[in-house]
Amino acid sequence: MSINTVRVRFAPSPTGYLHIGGARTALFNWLYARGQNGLFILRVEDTDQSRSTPESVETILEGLRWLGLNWDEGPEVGGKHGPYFQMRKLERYREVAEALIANGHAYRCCCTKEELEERRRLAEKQKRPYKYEGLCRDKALPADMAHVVRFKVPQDKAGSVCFQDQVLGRICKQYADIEDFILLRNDGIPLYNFGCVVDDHDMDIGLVGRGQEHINSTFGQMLLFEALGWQAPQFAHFPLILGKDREKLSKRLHPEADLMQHRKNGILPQALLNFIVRLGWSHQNDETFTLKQMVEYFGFNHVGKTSGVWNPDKLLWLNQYWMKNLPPSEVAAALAPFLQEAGATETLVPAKVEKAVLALRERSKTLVEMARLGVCYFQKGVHMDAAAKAKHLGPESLHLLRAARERLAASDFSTAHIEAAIREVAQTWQVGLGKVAQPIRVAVTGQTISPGISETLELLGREETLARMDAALQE
RNA sequence: GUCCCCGUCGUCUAGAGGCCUAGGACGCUGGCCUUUCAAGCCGGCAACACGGGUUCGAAUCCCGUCGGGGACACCA
Repeated sequence: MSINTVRVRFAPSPTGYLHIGGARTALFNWLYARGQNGLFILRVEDTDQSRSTPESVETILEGLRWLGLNWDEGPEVGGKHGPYFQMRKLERYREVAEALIANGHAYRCCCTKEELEERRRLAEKQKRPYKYEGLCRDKALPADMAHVVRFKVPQDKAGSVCFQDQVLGRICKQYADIEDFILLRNDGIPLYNFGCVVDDHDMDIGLVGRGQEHINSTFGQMLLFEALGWQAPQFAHFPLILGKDREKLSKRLHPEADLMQHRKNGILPQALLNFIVRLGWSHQNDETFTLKQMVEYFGFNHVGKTSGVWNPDKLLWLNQYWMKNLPPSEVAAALAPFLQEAGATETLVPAKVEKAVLALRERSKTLVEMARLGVCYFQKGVHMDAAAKAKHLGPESLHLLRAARERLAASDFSTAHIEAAIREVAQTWQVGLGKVAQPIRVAVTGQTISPGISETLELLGREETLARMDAALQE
């Protein structure tokens, strides 16, 4: 591996499903890595013992796989910079913390959690900003007392830390506005701010791309890099994704925050990818991108600075766009499980499912809709909609249906011949095409809505079509 | 409240001082096409938050105001 290969990472914490914002962070990082011929590393930040679960890890990996975002190092694939689970390298964090204490950049803090909570409560009550103020900085600690390790922020009143953000530009914060933050909890487990810095260094990460909610913790991390004499990576902070209520998309308030919910809703991964890449990034006036194009065009210079609102209509539009533009075989493969769920009883022959996709993709926005519309082609018999029957299968149209049945029975059931047969019937009886087509449509699909009539009948096949028409004629 | 970031159509955005009487997309809407429903095609509505500068010239640069969001845990 060359020394200047860019290494970027996605570092989710496994405390639930993969959040849509996390998915976009992963995507941006992945695009950057692939575009630079770099490496994409997956790291699991599982130090929150009370909320992390193995199931969450699995869900997150599954989400990334669904999106097609493969990782070069991390869980399942390993790598030279592991372990890739933070809980598996606690000793390393302790060692770094001790080094910081030894060189005077950190200290063992004597304050108890209760004490601090009380101070916070009091400050709130008196309506003044709460500040930790380095309470225990220079106090000696009883040897057996449980303690946390805190970082010692430089005292220089006028001093400040800055970093050059790849999307936001130069950002600074005064030392006075940063508190002595905690590195290690009293059980020795590192906190995010610390584990993150140690790992980004250990894993030789060159660029950290994450959401803007992390801007403020970046200052503390910069301080840590300095104190440790390590070179800090570059940073890129991405705009947030907001819900319709303009608040940060949260798991609690916004169901659309769950990546896999979209899969259940019948959204194609390609559509989701396309949608989230355009939330905060643009390439001229382009709207649709294949993954390959995203890799080719992506860059932080065109990542926006302003938060974006989730727009379900556009997602649906993109989903239909990709249902129409991806290879039908690919869409068919994605559709099959939805047909199954919708109640298909026939064996799902790929070639036929593909035909169904071709026929239905112009009238459905999701795979769920497509399955609902298409399931009738994969069952025996028909679920007749009462209103449709009343409207189109009355006595005044039965003779047309009968005539069509006769004529169709003599057809070879190619699209062109079906079409010709129906036109012929309409002409013979001197009626509009609709008068003939609509009763047939209802007879064979049970609904007033379907693809073009010849396409529909061809999909259904001669045997099933005639059987359904006969059934309608019998009543 | 303190600190940080941001502010172009309802939404996502193009826009790097003159190419902007501000462009595209979704949505909404009028029409065409049409055997249903769609899809497609053509058209329409709709925005530079406000106030000061700088400049021959500002959506673009500076300052202020207002507005929005984020962070302020022994969560990440």
